[in-house]
Amino acid sequence: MATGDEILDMALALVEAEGAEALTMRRLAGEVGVATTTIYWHVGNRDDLVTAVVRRHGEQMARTPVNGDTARDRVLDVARLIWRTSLEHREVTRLAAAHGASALQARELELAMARELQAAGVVGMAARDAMRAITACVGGFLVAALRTDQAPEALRRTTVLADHDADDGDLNPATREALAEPADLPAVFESTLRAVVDSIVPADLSANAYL
Amino acid sequence: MATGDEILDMALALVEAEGAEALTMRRLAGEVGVATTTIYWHVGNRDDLVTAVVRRHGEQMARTPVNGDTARDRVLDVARLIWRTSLEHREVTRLAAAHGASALQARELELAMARELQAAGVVGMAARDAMRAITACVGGFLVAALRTDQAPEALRRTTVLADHDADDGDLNPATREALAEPADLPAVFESTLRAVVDSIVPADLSANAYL
DNA sequence: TCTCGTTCTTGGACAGCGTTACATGATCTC
DNA sequence: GAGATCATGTAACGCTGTCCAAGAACGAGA
Repeated sequence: MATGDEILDMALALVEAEGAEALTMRRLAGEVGVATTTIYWHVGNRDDLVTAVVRRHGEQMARTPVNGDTARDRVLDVARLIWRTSLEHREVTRLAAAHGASALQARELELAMARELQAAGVVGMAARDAMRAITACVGGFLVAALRTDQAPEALRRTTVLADHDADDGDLNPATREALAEPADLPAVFESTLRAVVDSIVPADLSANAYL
Repeated sequence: MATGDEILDMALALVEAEGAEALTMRRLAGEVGVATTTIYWHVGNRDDLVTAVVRRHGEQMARTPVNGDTARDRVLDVARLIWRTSLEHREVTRLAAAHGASALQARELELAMARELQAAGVVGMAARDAMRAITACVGGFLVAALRTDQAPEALRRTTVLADHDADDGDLNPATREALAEPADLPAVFESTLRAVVDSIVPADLSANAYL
């Protein structure tokens, strides 16, 4: 007797333990100790399965409290929270990204961001655009971070940009050398995030955010 | 007699015409009019195939000249160029993203960006970090844009954030309504890009960029 | 207790995928 | 013409998601 919840828990555990690619219908069925078709009966399609797994994980992700004194700081903190928890559960993040369900994974945290933006005085379409901007940046950095530890070496940015043909002779040697080494992605993320948030929630407004 | 170049051309055409998912070994072989194993002989693995296709397309992508009066404007323009051409060839972009080869797709344009940054006085590790920041943002917006026209409606951000349970009662009605409608992504991209580039190449420096 | 109907589970199949071992034909070289 | 290299084809292996028809468990009514 396997319930749908048990199957989803097992699927989530399987993904976290052995990677997004390990989540196949047969493999999951074997892990639960049941026939493949039972998964279909309880959960449905593979699309349904992945969607349910990502949603479940997204709800668990939102349990961390948000820190920060000003509303602007709290907006920043929610963004960092998405970044950090997505990296901590990178296999689920990878699964969600491959499935086009990143919005579902971060749903609760994005709603938290909407509330903080509102506290900072950003509402309506401005809030929507702000969230799109911030989440797009976070997502872009996540893709970059996850690619680094997954893609074969030949496809990494450091390799791709370093193996210079003749034509980039007009490139500064220091730059060329720097491009061959990986950046401190968390640091670049932090400063970029600040730039983006600054353009949306100016620092001088955040002082009286709760007025 | 099928050469490797012919196969790659056909693969590229197939992807652009029928989507990234249509690029299977058998399908491509049938399109070229040849047995599946011939693809392996000429191009190699499927990984090799996709890599070669993306690289070829990336080289074609870099033929558009860069516009702008100041070096800073030209940096902005290269970023827009990546954005625009990636959207125009969205199926190739999707293929590259799924394969983790986005860096390869944009290689030439990223090198162009490195040259423009150099003209703006940004070199070495600063240039590398600047490029990481800009490309991460462009990539994030691209992922968002491509997801919009591909993912099933139930996974779209508008749907995900709109179907509100009880718990978001403290959210402004105007905000909640705005979240249910798609943003003007190109416009949000443009303003976010400006914010990021401003934080790297200040506008007042760009005036004497070529000194 | 027997039976009926619903819920749940199963084994076996199908088509498609990437990939490979092996055999065959074509072409060029000595 | 013999042999080596290049180029292609046939057929299979193991994997994937998915579905169909048949069986097992189970709760309720007669």
